[in-house]
Amino acid sequence: MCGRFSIAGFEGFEERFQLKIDFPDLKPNYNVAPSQDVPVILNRGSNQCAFFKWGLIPYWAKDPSIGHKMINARAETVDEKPSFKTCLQRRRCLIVADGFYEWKKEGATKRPHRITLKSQELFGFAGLWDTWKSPTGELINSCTIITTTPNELMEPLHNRMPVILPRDVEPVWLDQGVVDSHFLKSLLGPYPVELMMAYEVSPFVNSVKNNGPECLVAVDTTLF
DNA sequence: CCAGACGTTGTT
DNA sequence: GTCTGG
DNA sequence: CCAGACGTTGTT
DNA sequence: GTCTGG
Repeated sequence: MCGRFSIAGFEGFEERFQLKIDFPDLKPNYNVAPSQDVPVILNRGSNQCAFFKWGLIPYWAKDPSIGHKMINARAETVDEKPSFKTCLQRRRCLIVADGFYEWKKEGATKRPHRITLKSQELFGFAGLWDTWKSPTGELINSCTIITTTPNELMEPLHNRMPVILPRDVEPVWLDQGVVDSHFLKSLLGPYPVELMMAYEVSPFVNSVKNNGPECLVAVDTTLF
């Protein structure tokens, strides 16, 4: 699963994703939680980055609160579920991050860990998006992160992991001409373990009220 | 046909 | 909107 | 994901 | 326990 992530810096963002950011005051977010606006790159060739609410609200929803339950979509069934099926066909996106958090359960306790690329580069989660129209006519854009089975790095931490797309797959995922759901699903595997790293962090990150560089700091487990 | 759901993870 | 369950 | 609330009527 | 909010 993926219920919290980070985008601690936007340095190199435009070069990395070959687009312009029109937001002048981009602040680092060390503790990105569901319901917040997250940076997305859509399959609409807009050459722009947008910010969509994390927690997908299907366009047919009567109540936007459904989005609270839609923060992840299982890769295995994303082509079958009513909430995601048409999104897979037509509304795919990248959700940009530089790390994500998982809580490792040990009996009654949960210890947060941060997972990044070894290169510490920005990356894109495989995502889906939708636009919901409220009764008053207000449009709300939202998105969800696709999950898959864990690789060997993630296995000790959790039984699911978010799909990170290899860089060369990003243009394929964002190609509107691709509609073969079987092919699209084949892109949604675990990221190569040798390119990832993980470390334990402080429970500081547990509360969404805490949003600072402390979220990224490794806990020295040798003290225990 | 209509009504009602539409989700994931993890725990018991 | 679309699928499942009754 | 975790933290925190979980209620109503009526008054300021 | 379960839902909402962030």
